[in-house]
Amino acid sequence: MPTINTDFNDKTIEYKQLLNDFKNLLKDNALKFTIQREVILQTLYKSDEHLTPESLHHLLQNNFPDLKIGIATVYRTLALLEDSQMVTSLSFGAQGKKYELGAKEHHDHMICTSCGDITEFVDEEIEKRQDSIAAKLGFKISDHSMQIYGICKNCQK
Amino acid sequence: MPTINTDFNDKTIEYKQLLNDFKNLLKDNALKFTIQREVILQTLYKSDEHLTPESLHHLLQNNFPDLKIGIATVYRTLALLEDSQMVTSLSFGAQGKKYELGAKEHHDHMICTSCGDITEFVDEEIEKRQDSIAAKLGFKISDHSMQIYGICKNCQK
DNA sequence: GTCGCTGCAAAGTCTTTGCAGAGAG
DNA sequence: CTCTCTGCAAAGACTTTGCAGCGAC
Repeated sequence: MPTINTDFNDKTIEYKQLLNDFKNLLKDNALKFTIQREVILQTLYKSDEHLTPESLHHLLQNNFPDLKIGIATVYRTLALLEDSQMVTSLSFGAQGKKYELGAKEHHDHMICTSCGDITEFVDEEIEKRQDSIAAKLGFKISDHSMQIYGICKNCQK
Repeated sequence: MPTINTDFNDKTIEYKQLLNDFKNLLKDNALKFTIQREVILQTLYKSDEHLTPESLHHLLQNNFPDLKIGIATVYRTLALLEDSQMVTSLSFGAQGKKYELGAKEHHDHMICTSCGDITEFVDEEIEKRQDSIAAKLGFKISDHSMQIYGICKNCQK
């Protein structure tokens, strides 16, 4: 039985729910709940960023040095989580994918090409339009990403 | 001096303009106009699809078997064209990038994470909203990109 | 002629797979 | 106990790089 210290603050309940979903997913597919899978889920949960398999692996090595989790396990677990729609992967310009928990709140980015500052935003109207365009084409959205590039207020001075 | 048969139909003028831009780009950077670079540009121009380096290479081998263009040249030329903003690359779910000529009319992409198929679309409403969000934040837009990821109609079956 | 370009093959990256031992159920 | 998981290392897939000869300018 895998056991790790899960000393979260106020978010503990949310995480427990997530963990429970994961356990059910595993049970339903006759898969095993291992400590490696648990810490990977937990690390994804704790991270505010989109993680590459490599950066996730580094986090795991730093935070759980005793487990000696292999990169292959990271890839295998991410593939499992993605298949089960628990995480979403995004490909940005560079090579490789980035992963994030599917449960997180969505937002888009406005990026200043002068100072590099990034502003997050959400626009309900755009979200609605996206859904309706997708629906029209019979497309089932799993995620989207939008970046607006330009010069921010400060840099225009 | 590179020379290939450019027997287009009504689009010849548009292509000549593009080719001219390319030649100027090369000249400005003291780079050379080679037949390999010309046929790569032409093949991208003729193609209606988003091409991977590999699929582009196949097209080149079929259409210009005498040139024996190497895959390395394809990669190098695509990198050159992308740096110069003449082509745009997209990363989708699977591994690898797909390229398209940047000169084409602006559009966004809807990408199937199952089969990799890409549908282009433009929505005036979204474009307007982007402008208005940016204006509200005092942000001066230079460019934007938007990708919607999901499962296409076919792959849902 | 000069110096960048090309094809080839070798070297890098990133990701997946085979396998024998470890461990969850 | 059984059968999946894991870490390791080897194998794959995709991309980049080094080099000697070729070719645009």
